[in-house]
Parts: sequence; structure tokens; C-alpha cells
Amino acid sequence: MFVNRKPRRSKKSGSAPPPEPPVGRRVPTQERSRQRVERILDAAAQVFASEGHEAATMEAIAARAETSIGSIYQFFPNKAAVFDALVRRYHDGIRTFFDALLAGPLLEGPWETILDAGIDAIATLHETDAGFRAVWGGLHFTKKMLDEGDALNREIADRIAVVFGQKLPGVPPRRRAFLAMMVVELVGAMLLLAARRPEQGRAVMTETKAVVRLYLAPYAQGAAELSGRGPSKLGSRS
Amino acid sequence: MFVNRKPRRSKKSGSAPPPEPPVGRRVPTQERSRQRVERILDAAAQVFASEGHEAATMEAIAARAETSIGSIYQFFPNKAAVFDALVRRYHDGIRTFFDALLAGPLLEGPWETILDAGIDAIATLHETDAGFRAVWGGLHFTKKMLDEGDALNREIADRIAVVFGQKLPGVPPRRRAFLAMMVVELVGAMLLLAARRPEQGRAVMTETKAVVRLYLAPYAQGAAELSGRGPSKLGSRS
DNA sequence: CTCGAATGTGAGGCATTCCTCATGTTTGTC
DNA sequence: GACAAACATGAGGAATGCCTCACATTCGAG
Repeated sequence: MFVNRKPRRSKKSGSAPPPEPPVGRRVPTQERSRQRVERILDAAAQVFASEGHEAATMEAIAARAETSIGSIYQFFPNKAAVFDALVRRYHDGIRTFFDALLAGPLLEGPWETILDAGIDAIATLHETDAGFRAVWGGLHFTKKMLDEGDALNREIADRIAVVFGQKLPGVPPRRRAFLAMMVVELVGAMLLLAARRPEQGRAVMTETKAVVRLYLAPYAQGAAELSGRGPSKLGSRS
Repeated sequence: MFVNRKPRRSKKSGSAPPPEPPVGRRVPTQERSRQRVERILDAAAQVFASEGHEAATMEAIAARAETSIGSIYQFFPNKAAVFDALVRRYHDGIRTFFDALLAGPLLEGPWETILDAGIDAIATLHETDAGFRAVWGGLHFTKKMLDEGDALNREIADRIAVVFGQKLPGVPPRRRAFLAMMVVELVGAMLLLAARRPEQGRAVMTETKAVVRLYLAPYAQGAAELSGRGPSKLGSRS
């Protein structure tokens, strides 16, 4: 466990510390320390991704960041805060990623194109960025982190549901949200699989696109009445 | 890390210990201790599943098993061995599960029925057994454990590929294996999702069945030539 | 340059954890 | 009942990890 140490907030007596961040640490004001914080987060991601979670000690992170333990504690109150910050950084990155994706000219095309391009883009991001990979797949050793990952997935699903509203009209909102959730989770899981089996990674993502297309096809414009599977009440059960 | 203690194998001198398990510990011969070993493994699964991996200390496991730390070390050489045994136990359980599933009269029916019944059965197992859930989704904090989980998935996929050989003729073997892998991983991921969102769990599994059916439909008897998607070389890339 | 504030450092305190081992208890056999 | 082997126990040794704090260094304004 991380935080169950005695508070021990002694502080030198004789002077009232004026600002003092309530729970966090010093806020970096110089460029130097801002870079240091970045290096610490990079190191945390690298150590976690390559050495595994057991090896992610503060010593190891400090060493990889080429700094000292003390420096870490200048900016982070404890170990959990480091990983919180790391998670937040990558989650923000993913949000930005989706902002860019859904703001581009992509939305003009048919839904199949959007999906294919979106999946390709995420796959590339996942392949490229080790930190993203670590946060996406492996940083779930705290209940809180798992919850935050889940919350991010819901957020992404919400955005996709909006797109579905435009591209798959005639599907009731609840069902739309459910479909979006399924797509997000499905693609996310397949990303993990692709990372776990590098030699088949590309093929996995190709098939993932096919799966999602097949899954959504019955809901595309006008197909609802033709096939047996149309918009239904599924997904709104308690 | 677990095992990087000095061997310290002192042993009393003066007598050649005749059997002595090479790396493990005593092999339980009495019924009493056999039950104790079971209780220890149960406790390990429970602690891990409910308290999370950080709380899975030997003390906690001993307490939950209502025994002493010393007793654990009577049968397990170290902490890693406990989790190894736990993983092995549940993996064996899953193998037995598939043996029963694929040996029953189920195989006589059409492939859709087999898939639906199989998915339902696994979902029930996953819902019922907390230990299974812990091993399936959360015991991946060691490289070795992740690898063993991956190996198990491959094993399951191999068995399913055999069934595909009977039920989806005309699909080349490599493609069959790939499809089986996709199905296994897809269902596995959806099980995790269902556990993460209990209120939608049933709906998720229902949709999973639909996804898998849609995915496999083009490969069913005679459909290969009709649709655009037939047996292809996909999945055999390096 | 001067000086105060911001920043950087790492040995060591404190807690926690794994694991051992001397001692005590139970079981099965004669 | 007597005895040995199997089994059970938990205090404590050894290691490790988180975090602090006194001191050193760098920065930037005047």
C-alpha cells in the first residue's frame, strides 16, 4: 500500500508556511523542473512497460529519469501520485487524439471509412507509443486506475455514439450508446491482442475492422427492416 | 520481486535427507494438510480478487485461510509458487471445462448452437467462480503469468479450430486457426467487460454471440462463394 | 556581484514483507 | 500407551521499499 504512513507533518516550528500546496507538492515554475517532471513521467512509463509492475520502484524510476529520489518527492507527494499523473497524461493524450480525429474532414465520409481510419490511427498510436501501451493495457493494478480506464472508455464511447447519431440514423439513442460501447471495448481488446502477438498484429487489426463492420452493418441506413436484426431494446436491460 | 533471496539452504548436518522435493516443499500425505493446501489456494484467490493485487500478502492469505504463515511455507517454497499453483489449478479447471463441453452431445448440432451454448457456459462459469475471474482477468502482474494465460488461450483456440474443421469445412487450416483465435480472444475480452459492467453483463454476452455469429457466418457451408468475404489468406502473414 | 528563492541530492529512518526455524501439536502404527 | 513422523505455529531475521530532511546547487531579479 502507498499512503498509510503516519502523517508526520512536523515542519519546522516558528514560521507559518504561507502558500504550501495542500496535498500535492511544489508546483514547478522554472523550465528546468518542468522538464524534470516530464522525464520522471517518461521514466515511470518506461520502467513500468519494460520491467513490469513489480520493478516499478521509485529508485528504478529515479535512476531511469537520471535524477534522484528526492527530486521526485519535490513534485509528487507519493508513489501513487506519480502513476496518477502518468495516467492523466496519457488519458489527456487520448482525448486529444480523438478530438483531432473527430474534428477532421473524416466525418464527411461514410461510416465504414470513419471506422477503418479510426482503428488504423489508434493501432498506429498503440504500436508507436510504449507509454500509451503501458497505460492502456497494464496499469490496472489499483482499483482507481481500472476505474479511470473504464471511465475513459465510456467517454470515448459517448463521442462515438454522437457520430453514430449522424451516420446510423434510425437507431434509438440507448442502443446507439450500447453499440458504441461494444465497439470501443472490442477494438481496445483487439489492440491488446495485437500487442501480445506482434507477428499477427496487423492481421488482427484488419480482422477487427471486418468484425466491427459486420456488427454495425445491420444498423446502417435502410438495412434495419431488411435483415432480421434491427434496432432492438437490447442493451437497456437492468 | 519474489525469489531473489539467498538460498541459505543450511539443513541440519549429519544425516542425508532421503527424498526431499527438489525445489518444492513437503508433499502433503495426510488428508488434513491436503485440505489446508486447498484452503490456502482458495484464500489466495479470494484475497487477490477482492482486495487487489497489492493486498495479496502472505499474511493476508494466511489469515483468510485461517492458518499460519509457517503452514504456507510447509507446502510452497515461496510466494510465486502459491500463485503458480493457483494459476495451474484454474487453468486445469478450464481445460476440464472444455473437455466436458466438447465431449458432450453438443457437437452434433449446428455451429451456431455450439457457439451459443459454449459462450453461455463460460459466462456462467465466469459469473459464478470468483477464483476463475481473478485468474482470468487479473493475475497478469508477472510476465510468466501473462504468458501462461496466453498459452492457455492458444490451447483453447486449437481445440476450437478442430471443431471448426468439422463445422466449417472449406476453410483452410491456417485461416481456421486464426478464426478460432479471434473468437477465443473476443469472447474472453467480452467476459472481462461483462464483469466490469455488471448491470449490462447479460446484454454484453448476448451481443457477443451475435458478433461471433456474424463474424463466422461468411465461412459457413456454401456461403463462401456467395458473399464477398470468403476463405482468404488473411491471418497467415508474418 | 549579491542574495533569496527555487531546485536538486541521497543517506538513512521507518514500516512492511518474505521467509526461517525452534518449538509445540496431531496422526497413524505397533 | 508409546513412539515417530507428519503437521502446525508465529516470533523474529533479513531484505526491500517508501519517503524525509538537512544540506548543496542553480536561477534570476536588483
